[in-house]
Amino acid sequence: MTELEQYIKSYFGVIRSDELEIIGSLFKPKTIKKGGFFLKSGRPCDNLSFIQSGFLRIFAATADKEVTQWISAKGYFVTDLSGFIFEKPARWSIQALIDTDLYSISREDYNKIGKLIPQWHELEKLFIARCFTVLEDRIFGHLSMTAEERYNFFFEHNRELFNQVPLQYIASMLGMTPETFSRVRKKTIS
Amino acid sequence: MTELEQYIKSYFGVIRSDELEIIGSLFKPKTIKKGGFFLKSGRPCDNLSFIQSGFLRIFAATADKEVTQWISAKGYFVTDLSGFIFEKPARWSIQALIDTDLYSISREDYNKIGKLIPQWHELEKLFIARCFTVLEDRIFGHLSMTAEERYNFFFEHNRELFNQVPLQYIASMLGMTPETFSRVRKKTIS
DNA sequence: TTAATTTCTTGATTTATATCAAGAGCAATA
DNA sequence: TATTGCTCTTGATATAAATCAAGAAATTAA
Repeated sequence: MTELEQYIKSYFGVIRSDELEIIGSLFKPKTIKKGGFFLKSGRPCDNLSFIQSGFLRIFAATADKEVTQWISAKGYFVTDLSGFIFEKPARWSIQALIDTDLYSISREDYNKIGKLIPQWHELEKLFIARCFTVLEDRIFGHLSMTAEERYNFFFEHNRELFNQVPLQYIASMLGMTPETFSRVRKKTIS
Repeated sequence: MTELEQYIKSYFGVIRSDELEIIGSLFKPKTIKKGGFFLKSGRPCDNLSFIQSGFLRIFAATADKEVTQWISAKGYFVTDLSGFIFEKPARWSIQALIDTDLYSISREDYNKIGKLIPQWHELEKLFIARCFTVLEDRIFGHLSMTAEERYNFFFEHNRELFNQVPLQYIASMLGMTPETFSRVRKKTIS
């Protein structure tokens, strides 16, 4: 079983192995160079990708700065959900922080899965529901925690990220400036 | 067509009217008195409800205070998603801010819908995906806006709430203290 | 290896927001 | 109607975090 298939299985639950192979085969390898864009906001988002290696930064621009919404790493699925599912202009820009290897599936091929596997839409529903609860937790974090607490919580759960991507982006996705991030970090190191 | 059926149709898309009637009939009316609980965190959440009238406050307690995650009004579906779908202990407490009329469906009956209507899981997926994007927007708000901006944005989109529920809860769900809320409010009124 | 960028840190200062404390306005209750 | 709680407001003050500015450290490019 390929790594991609293993991840699909772990996210979407039990699927027959022959079906899993078919799903896996619909994903095509693709590389994005450091700094390259997986997606630009406003454009159509016609594919969903799985990160084999590397990091993608999901962000949007405001009047005065770029705000990082999330950083995706190996094992994550990445897309602009509303763009991919509802065929609306993408809400997010997505850029590679280092050379990044993906397995990518087009909307067209993705929709074949639902036709092929009867229970697919239900598994999808469950997957998105879990994503939903992750966002609920993030919101709760912003309602109930200080910048320092958010830093500590995120650090405990994502240590590996801290020496692999520019810290300013982590600062942004945690809702603080790079300066505040740096000061909080100094505290927790000593 | 009942109001409940209209809302189901608007959220879940086109469903045959005979099917819609069956779904509607699985929801049972239920009233929660002001201050009463729809759900307490840690308990099982065995039903999903639709608000016919009234307001429910979704919140959780931290060490030092209660944090309001959301306030649901007429036309909303309410549940603890992870409790209802994954049968885990509820993450949220949900309390009626005034006497509130619901149409409520048990998990058992809810699961019948999926058996009855082939495309139901797909419609559910799309519904939850839309909920997901709403949370994405909320997070982005916390990453990119000041308390005042969050107030103004929310006020523009939910004016009716401001004279119907205690403002302290709106303050909490926007991530600010009642005092800050009051000061921001004063500014925007004058 | 040096030069040029980019990223991170640090200090000084400002600003936004929280906290504390008191009182005012309302609504529920007796 | 008086009383008792809530809820909201307001002022004074404290604290967290942002901003501004400069330089150090680390990467990347030459």
